[in-house]
Amino acid sequence: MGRKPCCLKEGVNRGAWSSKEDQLLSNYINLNGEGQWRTLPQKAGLNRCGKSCRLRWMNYLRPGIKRGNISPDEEDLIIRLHRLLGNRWSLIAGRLPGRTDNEIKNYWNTILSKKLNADVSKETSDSEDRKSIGKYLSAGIITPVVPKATRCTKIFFSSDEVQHLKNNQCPPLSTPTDTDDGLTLESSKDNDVPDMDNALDYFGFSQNGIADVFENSSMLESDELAPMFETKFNNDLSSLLEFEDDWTNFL
DNA sequence: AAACCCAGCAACCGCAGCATA
DNA sequence: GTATGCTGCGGTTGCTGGGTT
Repeated sequence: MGRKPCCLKEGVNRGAWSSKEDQLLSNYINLNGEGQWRTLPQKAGLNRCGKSCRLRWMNYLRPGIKRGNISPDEEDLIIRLHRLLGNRWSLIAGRLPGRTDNEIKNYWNTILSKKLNADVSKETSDSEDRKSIGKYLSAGIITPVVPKATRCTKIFFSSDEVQHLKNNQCPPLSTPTDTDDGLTLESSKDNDVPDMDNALDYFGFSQNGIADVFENSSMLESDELAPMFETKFNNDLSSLLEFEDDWTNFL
């Protein structure tokens, strides 16, 4: 028996949302809160698929959504985070208050990828400077093997990598073996493992996004992080993101 | 003025992770 | 341990409006 489709496709409104539909959705969520997307359309009196309602709310109707006018600071952060995280749009969006993953994805695909491609073609005429590998990566000139994006809940450092990190050195490329008893860090509510929602948080990023990062660099300090990465990561966002070049140069 | 092109963006689709029975 | 349902994510599609021919 196959999985039930999220909605019957026949007779369900598709395409652009009308202002009346927006109003119905907003009113319902303001009264009853988010969630229960599958049953929400019926309860709200909408002839829409639940997924469509969720998308409309998340990307358009939700309070605090910023639309358009991406600032140079935001653009710079998007580029840097993309270099670190790849196409993890929701993670990137999580660092940009008011921005949605869909908007950032669209902005990247339509604006930034072209801009970066233009930069790279200028640079490639000069030299094959190894330091600009990050830009080549960002522009897609070099394509690393990136698995389909999934939620990052666990990081494994091989014992060799841990040793390098303790010495404030970038770890070498290595493939951990099954028997390697290195260090596994995973997302958990328990106290016996680092409390982080994803890998990026482990590196001390603020959940509150770009504004706090720029205005309060001290929040980049991390109790769990300090013993291992103290000199490299205890400064501020810019130094952390500068350091990312060292990592990409190992690719 | 009409036809065409294209960039930007909203929305859709399929898949994977997680929770729960 | 397995099946099922819900939710969230990223890739992709297709509509729309502005610019060009």
